[in-house]
Amino acid sequence: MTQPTRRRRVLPTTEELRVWRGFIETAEALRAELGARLQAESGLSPGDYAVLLALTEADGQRLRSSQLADDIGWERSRLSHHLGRMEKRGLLRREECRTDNRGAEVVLTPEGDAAFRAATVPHLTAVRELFVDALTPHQLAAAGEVAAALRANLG
Amino acid sequence: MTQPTRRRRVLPTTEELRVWRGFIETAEALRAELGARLQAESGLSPGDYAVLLALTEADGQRLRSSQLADDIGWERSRLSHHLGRMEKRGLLRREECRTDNRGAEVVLTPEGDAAFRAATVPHLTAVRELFVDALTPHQLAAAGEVAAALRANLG
DNA sequence: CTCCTTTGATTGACACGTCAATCATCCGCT
DNA sequence: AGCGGATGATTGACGTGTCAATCAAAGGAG
Repeated sequence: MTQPTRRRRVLPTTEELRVWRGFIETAEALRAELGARLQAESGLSPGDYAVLLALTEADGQRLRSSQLADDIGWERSRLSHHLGRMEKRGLLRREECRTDNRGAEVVLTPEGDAAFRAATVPHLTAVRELFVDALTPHQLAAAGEVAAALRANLG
Repeated sequence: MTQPTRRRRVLPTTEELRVWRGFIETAEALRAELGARLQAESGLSPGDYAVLLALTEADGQRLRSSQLADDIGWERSRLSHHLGRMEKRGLLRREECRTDNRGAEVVLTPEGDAAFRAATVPHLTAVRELFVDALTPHQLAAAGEVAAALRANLG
């Protein structure tokens, strides 16, 4: 006869859904709060920060556009749009590449360098306050494990 | 004398930053994958889904605009823009409110109802596959705890 | 009843993201 | 040399999100 549990594991239980929603909404709230603080403290968006970080660490503070995209895991189109906005604000410059006429090199300007320097410490402090300090060492380890398991499952 | 540990707890350690990045990037990847599957399977964005869910559960499948915004935790401006796009696609209709001439009522159309019905099971199945099934029961509980701790800390 | 503030909702401007199309250059192959 | 596909990068269209401005209707104080 048909068991009342025949659909077991097909759909999440109410409790599983509750955890799911809590997890994803919390992560989103965290991202938003970090972004808002970064913006307020330094005038940089999270995207700006990622770009400036990669450029700061690069040799000569310059990178080929596609290398930069790889470094921060963005699609080239997204990067191109973002670089346009950042260039307009004077945070970086785009130069033609001597070794490949198709290529573009992205160069950090002094303004971009200064903005990133000013942003770093407050940003890392916010990460500590909003994430690290909120968790016990045990919870922090668990968070790492959970993230690893989810990533492995994503393939 | 100045201790080498005088800055202890001011900035996160490398390991703490690694966990932080893993956590936030995994959550983002999860959100993106869920959204992509929802879009592919039903033609609905996560935003569409949230709006349709609230309307489906509402009395008479209709809600005041601001009540809808509260239900799903959106700013009214965001909702207004989104409703405009959904209305253009025939998923819902906006009517004037009889009891308050400023107000607007949002009404689910048959098309919107059908789209939501078609989306529900595949979406919940994806949540199970990408989140619930990726974690052991112990990890699932830990994820809930971690999210609760972070939320409490956000205030 | 007449102000005046509050409330419900929309709008416009702009930042951000994705997708598909475009375009020039590079490079391997004949 | 020259053809043709791969590569580097940009662009345009559009969905999405935030912020500030707008605007009409509602509602309380005098």
